[in-house]
Amino acid sequence: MADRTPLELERFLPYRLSILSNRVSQAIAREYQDRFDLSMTEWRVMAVLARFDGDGISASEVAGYTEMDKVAVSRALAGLVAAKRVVRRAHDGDKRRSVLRLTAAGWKIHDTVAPLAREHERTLLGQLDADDRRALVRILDKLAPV
Amino acid sequence: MADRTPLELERFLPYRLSILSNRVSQAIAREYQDRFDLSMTEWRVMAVLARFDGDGISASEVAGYTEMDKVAVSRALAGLVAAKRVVRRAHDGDKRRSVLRLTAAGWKIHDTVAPLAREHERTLLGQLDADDRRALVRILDKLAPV
DNA sequence: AGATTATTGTTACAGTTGAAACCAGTTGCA
DNA sequence: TGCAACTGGTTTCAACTGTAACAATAATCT
Repeated sequence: MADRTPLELERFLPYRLSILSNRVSQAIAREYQDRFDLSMTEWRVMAVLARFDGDGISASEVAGYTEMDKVAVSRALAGLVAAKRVVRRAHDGDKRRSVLRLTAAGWKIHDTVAPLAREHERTLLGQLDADDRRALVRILDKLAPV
Repeated sequence: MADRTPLELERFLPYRLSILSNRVSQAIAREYQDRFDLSMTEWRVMAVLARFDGDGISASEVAGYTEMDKVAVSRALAGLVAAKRVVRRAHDGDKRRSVLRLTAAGWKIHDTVAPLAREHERTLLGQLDADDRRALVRILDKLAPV
């Protein structure tokens, strides 16, 4: 006999994960969009540029750090450069590469958005007790190791 | 002084959640696509139709159960009806409503895909020990209650 | 050196998505 | 009854996304 045990979507883990992730991302993305005219991908690029600011990094390094593909990175960078939040210099020694850095305006956005991002995370974690917070990190480490 | 504590994307929870959810969904979606020419949204609609098969349900009820918006449901249904996996009857008494049911072909797909979905879930949970499995469900209940 | 292969980044195209406008039908209520 | 507000569902438009093709440069190999 055929298996017609109904699949209860609302208890199905991959489904619940995607609902949760979408809700969280949507909420954050909308805020960044409205307040800073900044897409999620642009923000991720900025966060990486801020973090690896040293000598400036290339687009493909950004792609590596963000798990975004190079097309997405290229487009996000085009937007950020147009908005003068990022400058693109040529790499001396390798003319294919660009060397990317936040501008002062870029840093200003970053310094506003980064605490906001942390605040979002705190709000999320605030709904869990200490045990579950630790468990969540452990679970993510196992299911999606970095 | 400005807050330039770098945001470590790979430890940032909303980011990690979206990475995990995307990986899981992508893997499943690709399989459904390749083997059954079925999109994720179409599958979700089918799962709901299977579960609430009684007298047939309407598109907006499907939207309610799946947390998808009505446009997405409308499009998924158009595909499913075109593929003869779902039939659309008129509701007697309310001409706006449609009454949706899986066809025999629809049920056949369902009966193949449902166990596959469960298998995906088992694989995911198989990476966790019993404690973490329970914790994950608890966490989802708190962060994204149904 | 010269030919082949790999890498960086952009562009083009097609498919997907979400928001808003829209149409048809129904409900509420003066 | 008649009109306004609402609901179910589709269409439209613009933005976004992924894949593949591409140009330019660099590295490899003989």
